[in-house]
Amino acid sequence: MGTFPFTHLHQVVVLMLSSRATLIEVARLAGTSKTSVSRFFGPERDRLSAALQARIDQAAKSLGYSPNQMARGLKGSGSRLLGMLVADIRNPFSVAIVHGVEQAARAQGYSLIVCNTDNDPELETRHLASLSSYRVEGLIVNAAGQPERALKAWAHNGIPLALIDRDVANLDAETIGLDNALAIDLALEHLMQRGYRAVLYVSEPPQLASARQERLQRFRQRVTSLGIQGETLTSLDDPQAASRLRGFVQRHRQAPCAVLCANGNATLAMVRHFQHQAISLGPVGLIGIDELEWCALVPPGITTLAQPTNAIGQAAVTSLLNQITRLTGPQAIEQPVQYRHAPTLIARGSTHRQGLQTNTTTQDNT
Amino acid sequence: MGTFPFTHLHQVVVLMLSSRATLIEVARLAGTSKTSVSRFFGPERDRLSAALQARIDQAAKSLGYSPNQMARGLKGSGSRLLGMLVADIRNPFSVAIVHGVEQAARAQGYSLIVCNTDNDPELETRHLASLSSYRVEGLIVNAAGQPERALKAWAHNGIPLALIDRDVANLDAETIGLDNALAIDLALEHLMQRGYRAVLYVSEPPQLASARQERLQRFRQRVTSLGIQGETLTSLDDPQAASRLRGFVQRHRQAPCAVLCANGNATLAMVRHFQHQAISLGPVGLIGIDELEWCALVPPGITTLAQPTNAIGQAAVTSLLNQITRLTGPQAIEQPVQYRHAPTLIARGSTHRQGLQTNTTTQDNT
DNA sequence: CCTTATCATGGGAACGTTCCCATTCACTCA
DNA sequence: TGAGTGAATGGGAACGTTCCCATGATAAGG
Repeated sequence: MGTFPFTHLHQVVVLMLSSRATLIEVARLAGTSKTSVSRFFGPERDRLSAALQARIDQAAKSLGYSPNQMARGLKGSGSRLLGMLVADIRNPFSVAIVHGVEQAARAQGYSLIVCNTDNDPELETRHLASLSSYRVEGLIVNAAGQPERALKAWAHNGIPLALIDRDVANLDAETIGLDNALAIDLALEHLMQRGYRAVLYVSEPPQLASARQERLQRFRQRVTSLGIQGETLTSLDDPQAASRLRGFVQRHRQAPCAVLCANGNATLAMVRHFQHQAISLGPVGLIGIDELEWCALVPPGITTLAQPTNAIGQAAVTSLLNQITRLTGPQAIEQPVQYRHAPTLIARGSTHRQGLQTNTTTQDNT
Repeated sequence: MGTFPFTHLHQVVVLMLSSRATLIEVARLAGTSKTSVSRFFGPERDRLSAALQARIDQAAKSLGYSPNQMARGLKGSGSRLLGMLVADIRNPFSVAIVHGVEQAARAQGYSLIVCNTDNDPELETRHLASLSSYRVEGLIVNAAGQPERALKAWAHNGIPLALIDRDVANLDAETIGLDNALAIDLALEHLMQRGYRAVLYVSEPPQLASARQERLQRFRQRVTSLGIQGETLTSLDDPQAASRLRGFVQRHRQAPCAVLCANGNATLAMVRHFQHQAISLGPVGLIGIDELEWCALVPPGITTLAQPTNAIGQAAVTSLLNQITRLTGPQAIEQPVQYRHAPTLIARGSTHRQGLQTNTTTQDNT
């Protein structure tokens, strides 16, 4: 200290210019070494005597010090950053997942960088590069669109990866999402119970997304085993979809029929078509996977299967953290990860053949 | 090189273990110095001869090198990171803003860390600390809820700040958002034109949010100057709101009346009440600020004033970047920032007194 | 032909941490 | 009493960059 007569002045200036205080400055003010201050802010705080802890605490507070994560990430311990790739951030389902992921990540002391790819593969590549350059310790991908070629390169980096809702061919990453088979089963069971005997299954093109394939396949399977009259429509493009719907309804004038939508987009499209073609909801049934804010508002209410988005997000983070500790060393206990999650049925008027207006909401979302 | 006989082997091992390649390794492989490689990846690439550029490019590619932002951020130039605080990420309006911000940030070479506070002040504080520790170069706040005390401390750090949609008292930060006065004017003008003569203004409590205050104040002002019969309701709490609505409609049996909702939440609540009380949309008018996905779906369609969310997000980023360059040095040219943004009217059946089913959509969203 | 400017390149000291090693000092135990 | 132990602390070398300052060349000017 004696060799540095302006120490105090220097600190004041630093404070005023608000160029953030450093570990060394805190150490100087507390009359100790940087090592001790570093320990104070890390997991080894207990190794310090109570007196020293108090001194450091006070010095840090008075300087407004907070550790620089950039520097932290550089030396040794990771960046404490998780990355997430989302195909369309304006899709409410994606947002709900992001919300779950963020909560779980925070609970584990991680921050999250969310990147929206807007279904653009080139943007996806750019985001991946950016995330990689920030040295995120893990990546969660919820890309409902294109096939991810860039992800393979990523996986080769050895950075933990968790996929939500879709597999990527030749990639041994963990996939977390809805229990698609169960969802279809629940939907069909509900429709049967309500007396519908013919079902039109509506989905976006299934080629690119494994979840869509699983749902479609299960539908085909069950339809035959349950003896339902099943039809499938795997495109939402307007002219075709509209006429298919019209034909389906016409054909089943005599027997009660219903539409089963594979996801929120399909539900949205179908509700529009019902309205344009003046088909009444209820007499012709409608049930959709994904619960959306407006489903209760469109009379007589749309029956849905809600995905447990928080649980899914949580599971993705857990999976990532397991992989991270697995890298560090196998001593840590792994949290169990649930890969297939059960949906919740929310029954409303759209699957009530008498066309009741009441919402028999069995809501139970966590 | 001669003193390091295992150089090549070392690199291979590094590559295999996928512990990321460094600047130095690239330099070694390209037979040059770290300075040159650094230049290659920075803004001084032109200073290198074509031959050297080619060699570095090849070496970097073959090692799969990408610069470590952590290290970059540590020395000199900033983190290239922007932070964003969102009060409720599941609010579609917030998401739309995030989307705009993210696009604009990316266009300027910045990445975005989005933090969801879930309207929890303590969480907000924690997020703020975390963002600060990552040394974000600027912060965008879209907190529709509590007053932000923690922000003042933040502002004292001298880190650029941009507020979306609400002022914070005693904080000289820039506020960006809707032109509230214009929005109210457009809404009232539309209602007048459609023949409504009494208007109930519905808003969440305005105490905490400056935007709500501005809208409410403008409504009161215009209502007297236009000679409309105006009433206001500043709570969405169910029993009270329901009876206020009932009373309002009853009272104006004779003259055509309408409800004006101050934001998406208010619109949602009012649509629910209309449905429960079997009030027909159209005969009793309904117009809301904020365009939501389902507004076209609820028959006969809800008339809204859409906020230009992309433009607002963009403006927030521009404002931040201006502040950042202002700190660096006043040589850079500032981009102009628009603080008040005009909404777009989307007219639908809910403001058609004859109760048409057609959606006279004047959509024009960018 | 010697100075001086310009260009292409490289060396080395930061940046703010963490973490592996000391070092000191007070005990305990034979 | 002297070795051994353990707890509390500090010194210094990384980590992967950037950036200031050399260092040689080559070119131009007198």
